[in-house]
Amino acid sequence: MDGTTVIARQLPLLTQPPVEACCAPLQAAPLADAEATELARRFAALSDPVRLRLLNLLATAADGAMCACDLVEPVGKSQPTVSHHLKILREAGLVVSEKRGTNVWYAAVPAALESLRDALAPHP
Amino acid sequence: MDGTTVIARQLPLLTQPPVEACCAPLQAAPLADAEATELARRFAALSDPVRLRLLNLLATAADGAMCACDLVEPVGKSQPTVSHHLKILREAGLVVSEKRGTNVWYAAVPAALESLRDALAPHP
DNA sequence: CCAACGTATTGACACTCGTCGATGTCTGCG
DNA sequence: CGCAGACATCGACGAGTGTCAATACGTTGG
Repeated sequence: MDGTTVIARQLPLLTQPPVEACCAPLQAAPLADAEATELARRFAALSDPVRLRLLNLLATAADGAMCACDLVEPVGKSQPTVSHHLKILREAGLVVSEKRGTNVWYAAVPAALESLRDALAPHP
Repeated sequence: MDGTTVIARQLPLLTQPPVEACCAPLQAAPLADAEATELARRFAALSDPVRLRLLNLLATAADGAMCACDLVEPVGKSQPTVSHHLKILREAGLVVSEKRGTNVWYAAVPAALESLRDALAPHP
């Protein structure tokens, strides 16, 4: 937990995956049931304070990524709980992960946040 | 349920309340615990498909507002369930309501959506 | 004043979710 | 090989949530 940040600068950043928008802006066009369900699922990933803090830590990380071991202490939850929340963020496409030796590195996916931002965009 | 829309055009739109942002953008500055909890509470209001459809109906309403009686059938849930979701949206500041006779009119609050949008804004 | 209507509230139920301790899995090291 | 460390998964528990039928409340119209 001490030498991790040193290694980080020597490794490439995690590759960002493609992000597909699910719906038109809420204030623009009618929302179908399936679209509403999918959009609700994505917003649900943001509806927990621990997940927001994790996402915030990753999004503001100096190296663009952080070791899972360095995420446990800042949020003040147990290691299984943090692992659980990281899994939910990953399944929602909000973060990506990559195994490096015994550690796992996580990075935020800004395009995924931008996609949700678009859903809240005002009417043109 | 038939003459309601006719009356709507003859009445003023619901007044929009002031909206206060709770946090800096997720990707910009560190997020304190209290801020994370408040932001999570607001996103939780968007984490249900029925509420997203209600918000979508209100935000795209031709008159900028709709009678509660006209919101039940489109979402396909019981009247108490719709009333429950409208209450959650109202407590989250995403909609406002106003009683007109026996009916209650609801309108979306675009500024509240914009506030959440700001929280997802990219790093400058 | 009473009946009918629109909306909110209550109570109950099944289900999901956040949390943690215990355990499993995999990697690197001596 | 065997041990130690990092992370994920499992099992269990309490709290919260979405849903509806039944009911209460408030307003309008006859």
